Amino acid sequence: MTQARAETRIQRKNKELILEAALEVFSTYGFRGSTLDQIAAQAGLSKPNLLYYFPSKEAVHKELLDGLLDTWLDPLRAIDPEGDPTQEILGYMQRKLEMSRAYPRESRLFANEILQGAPRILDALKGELKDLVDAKSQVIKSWADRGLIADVHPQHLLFSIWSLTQHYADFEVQVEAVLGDEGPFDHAQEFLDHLYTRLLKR
Amino acid sequence: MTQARAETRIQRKNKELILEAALEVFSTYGFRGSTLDQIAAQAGLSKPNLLYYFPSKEAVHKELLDGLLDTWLDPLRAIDPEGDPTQEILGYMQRKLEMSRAYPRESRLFANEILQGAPRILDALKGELKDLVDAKSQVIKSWADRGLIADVHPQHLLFSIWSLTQHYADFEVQVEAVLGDEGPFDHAQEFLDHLYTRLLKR
DNA sequence: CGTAGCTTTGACCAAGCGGTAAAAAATGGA
DNA sequence: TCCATTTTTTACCGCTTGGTCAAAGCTACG
Repeated sequence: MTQARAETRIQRKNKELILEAALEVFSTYGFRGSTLDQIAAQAGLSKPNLLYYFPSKEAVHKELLDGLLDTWLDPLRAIDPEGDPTQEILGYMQRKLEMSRAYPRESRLFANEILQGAPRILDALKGELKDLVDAKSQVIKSWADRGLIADVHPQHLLFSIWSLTQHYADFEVQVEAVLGDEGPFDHAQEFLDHLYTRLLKR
Repeated sequence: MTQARAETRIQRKNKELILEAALEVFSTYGFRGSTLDQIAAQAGLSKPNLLYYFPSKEAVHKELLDGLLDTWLDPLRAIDPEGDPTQEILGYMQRKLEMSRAYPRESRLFANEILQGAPRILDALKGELKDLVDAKSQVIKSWADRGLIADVHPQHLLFSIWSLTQHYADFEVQVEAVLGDEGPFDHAQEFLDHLYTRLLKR
């Protein structure tokens, strides 16, 4: 039997340092465009030292993605079938927008992975994600059927929330180039509130 | 005086071949994640042969992006200040959606570039793109001021059209994973028509 | 047919890549 | 303080990268 030793302070600190650095680099350059030297430098470690904590570049990336998907889906899980339909959907959109504001790098890491064909996460998309979306789509459909909101295609409604909110993180450079660098999130919230209020009104 | 020689048939054919291959590769892996060997193989040429037609990897990428931005903005340019406001905006959205359907690789090439901080295209975003957006925003604002459409933030309206339409190209893998691979564009068109009709109605 | 100019190839290079091995250094508990 | 364990570093490996070069092969035109 191999006895799993407890994690050292140093281990915990350095693993955290590495994941933070890797998030910074992977979210900017994608998996293939990032190098271990870059990540190690960003973390203030040497490359062999980094590889002492993770067995490979792939392993670092995987650990980031695995941790991410769960957090990313939390706002969707929180939609309450018993709540007020319009408020539930608006609330979901607002939570997603807040995540784009607070965690733009995580959003871009995810976007990079999907853009490149989701090679390391496709199974989770077809499984975990699809199951959750199917369940919540049912909820939305039943709201529409009961006349509590307008009749909208549930999946495409969810797509719209994803794309509209994540756009402000993923395309941040473009948004700022066009707006001339005023913080766009306040107006975004206002615009999206207005949009979904109108879309869902019976 | 350097006399610019006319372009050979072979030159035209091979440059086209290379750009087509480069679009395929760059749009999937981003600039840093793509290799000249990959592109050359995709084009059916050897790497030195490719470098006979383009001076560097950078040059191939730049030529793709330069050609793209223009085409990409055409639908926005086509918005007619004299037309029916709702129809003009709906028409713009439909043209953009059609571009996502017909040219998903171009959309992903662009998305990759922006995601990575737009290092090779930022000037065009702050210049050409911003100028055009400013002009069209004025048009939209005047429509709203005259009460021809609902009062919406023009720039965020344009952002919404970009993100909602490009989502179906950029996140194609995810959309198909969730929907189970039925062609999503028909329902998308229906959903977006509905959304913008409601949003703009006075 | 000959040849000048265009095109393709194969051999090569220096730098960068992900990753390894082993020894040196630091740490911490008895 | 000692020493077993953990952590870091140095030196290195084989492979891939973007790019060069000179020679060979091909085309078109007089």
